[in-house]
Amino acid sequence: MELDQDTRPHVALRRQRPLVLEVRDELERMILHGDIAPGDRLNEYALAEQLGVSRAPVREAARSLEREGLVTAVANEGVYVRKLGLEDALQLYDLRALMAGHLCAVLASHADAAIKAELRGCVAHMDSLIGSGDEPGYFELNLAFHYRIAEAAGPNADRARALYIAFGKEVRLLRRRVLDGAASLTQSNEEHDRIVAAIEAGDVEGARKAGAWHHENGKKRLLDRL
Amino acid sequence: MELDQDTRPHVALRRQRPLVLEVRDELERMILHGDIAPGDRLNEYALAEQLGVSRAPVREAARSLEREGLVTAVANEGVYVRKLGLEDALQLYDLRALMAGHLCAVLASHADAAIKAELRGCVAHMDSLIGSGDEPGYFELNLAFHYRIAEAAGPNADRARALYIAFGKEVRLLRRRVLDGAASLTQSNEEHDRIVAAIEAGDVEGARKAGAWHHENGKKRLLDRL
DNA sequence: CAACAGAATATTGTTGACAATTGAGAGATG
DNA sequence: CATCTCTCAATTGTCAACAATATTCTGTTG
Repeated sequence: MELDQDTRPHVALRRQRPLVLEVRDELERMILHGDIAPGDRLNEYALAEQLGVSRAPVREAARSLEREGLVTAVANEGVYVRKLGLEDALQLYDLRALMAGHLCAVLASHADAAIKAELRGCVAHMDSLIGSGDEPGYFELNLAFHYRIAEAAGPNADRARALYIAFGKEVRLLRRRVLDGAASLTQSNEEHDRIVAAIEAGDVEGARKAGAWHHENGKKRLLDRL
Repeated sequence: MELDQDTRPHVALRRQRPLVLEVRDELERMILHGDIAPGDRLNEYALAEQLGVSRAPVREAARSLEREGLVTAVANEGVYVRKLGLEDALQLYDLRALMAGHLCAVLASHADAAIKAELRGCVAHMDSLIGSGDEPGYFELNLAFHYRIAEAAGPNADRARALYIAFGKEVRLLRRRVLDGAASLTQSNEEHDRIVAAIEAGDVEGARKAGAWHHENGKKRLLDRL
């Protein structure tokens, strides 16, 4: 009946998704990608013009990002990309480890055979990637592995999962790019193995501990480089 | 030079605090106080008129509340006061317990004599309130006790503290008002004692466990009443 | 009478304009 | 020459109007 979806009056209006969400995602991408550096102010007018929208969506998106911890707003002055100090990063590592442990625990409490096998296969696959020296492949699968755990924890942990993901984004605001430096891949995957073993055994507290421990090592590695 | 600060054109403009923060706090109060019931839609126009402001601040405030979990926004439809199901409440209890444990652990790792004495005094005072049968007084001091722990955990836990407080607000959205039903005051204060004892001893993991356990009992009590 | 189509209404999405505040630079003054 | 004040430009805060979408009501049709 209508093929003219692209001929609407306003260029940016052919999406059904609210503009504010588009802007939010784009701003988040810009911040995480480094297009806007930590400490910089977000100029509403400039951003609005750059994105081809009005200032209101930009303001709302900023408000949204504020609650996420990516920016901080100062009255009558503007919103700034959050500058993450070392202390902040350490806090985030702690909380992220806490969430990871919780997700592992929840999953361990109701994991079925399918997810157990999938995770087990993941670990085996990562082992083979280590053997072939494929570091990038390892990191990618490592990410997918943890994301899969978070996902498989199910709807009863979606809040924890959201926080886990948000903390992961936020920690990237740390100025120093010493994050995720290559630890011992072998050791890392041994920790994965311990996580999966606890999940397979239905050992809730063991899974929590293993998951948290694995993530706390990121913090330790960061501290070692100071 | 000017004493006419109160004769400005717009009635609501004589505050230096951004209007959006005022609106945000007022909306939060309304929601938490029950003036707007869970599941209700927030009518931007009506709220704006009621608060004597324009719709823009209301929209921004809603966006802010969304990230806090008090409301959920649906595209082209509006924002609704979040309706908390039992599963959501249980999740919140878990996460809140996790945060409480973390706060206790952090405090235990660097508590000085002053805060130890203060908390110890708190517990003793609550004991005396139990003895005199002053339940309201107990609940009030109980709240202050936990808030004091969160505060004393210091700046290295301010993120965890913020989450702890936010979860506390959010859980109040639960429809059924079975929250904080009177458990055994004696048992509750015994748990307080265990928390303080671990903090006094500098037992980080013990404090975490005691703090988490105490909060998990709220969840258990909720489940018992079904 | 049930069900569907269409107009009327209510509400959200977005915009551009105006008011108020902040910050910077020019000019005066010690 | 340093410093202070005043003015001006840049930016945020707020608003009211318009556009688009969802919802409700009504009349028609089977």
